Amino acid sequence: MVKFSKKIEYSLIALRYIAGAKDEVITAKEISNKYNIPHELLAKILQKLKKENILSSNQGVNGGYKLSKPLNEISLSELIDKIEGKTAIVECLHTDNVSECFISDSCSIKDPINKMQIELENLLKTKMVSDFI
Amino acid sequence: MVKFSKKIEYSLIALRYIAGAKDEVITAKEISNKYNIPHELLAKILQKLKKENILSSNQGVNGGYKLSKPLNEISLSELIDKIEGKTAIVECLHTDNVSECFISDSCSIKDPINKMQIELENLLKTKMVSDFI
DNA sequence: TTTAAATACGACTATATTAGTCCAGTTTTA
DNA sequence: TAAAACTGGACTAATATAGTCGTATTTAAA
Repeated sequence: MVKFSKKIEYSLIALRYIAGAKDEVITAKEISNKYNIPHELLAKILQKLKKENILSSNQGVNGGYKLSKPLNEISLSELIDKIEGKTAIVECLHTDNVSECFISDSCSIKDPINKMQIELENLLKTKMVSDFI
Repeated sequence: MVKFSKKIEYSLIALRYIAGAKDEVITAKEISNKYNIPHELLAKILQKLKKENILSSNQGVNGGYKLSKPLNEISLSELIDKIEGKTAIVECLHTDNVSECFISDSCSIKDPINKMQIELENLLKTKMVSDFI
């Protein structure tokens, strides 16, 4: 329920590892070998991190990834949003289309849960990826 | 990823409703009708809440549920643990059996994630079910 | 200029979790 | 004794997560 997905775990492991390599580029294979992470899956994650401008990459032989910004500038909140897409802690908050919620106007808990969500997000915003090292 | 399950949502809705009824007992049916929650599912949840001593019940005609303690004595943390079972935000923290984790000793993020988990839990501990009303 | 090592991308499958259903009890009151 | 409620377990369905496969593209080096 309040749980990190493998994607987030693998992201943290990879980002930490890449950060430790300073300017060297690091391949997906190196990380997946070292930590027993399925290669194809990790590759997808790194590609996503690249698209989201957290990593930059070189293709071809001797290619690989490096950080495009320091880890203390990436919050856990940002990482989660970018890897998994923005999600709400309850579905009815996920969309403006309130009419889709068949509990709708009799729903009594939306506002307080919304506040809860904001507090959770704020906590995740204060945690930088660099804290996980 | 950081998201309440339907069980938690339904629990909050139900607890709120039951609390509003003061000393009257409330049936699962009444709540499921009012909020369009599947009856069998809600019934299960209320039974669980009873087993966990959050609700008490009377069987038979005119039976139903009532609170066995005030909502400001039930934290969100407690509710989640009791409804869903204690969970860890990453799997490797869930068990002492570290050997099952095939990343194991090369795993670099366990400690910091553990701290994160504690902070999340602390936040959930400060939120009482009564705050969701 | 060809080969090998790497990223890039999309479709697919498998597994796990969550949500919901069904059915057969038991208890209690009118 | 019938109806309204809780009790409990097994089952199915739906969704989300995790992981795989195949193919294309880029690039450095032999």
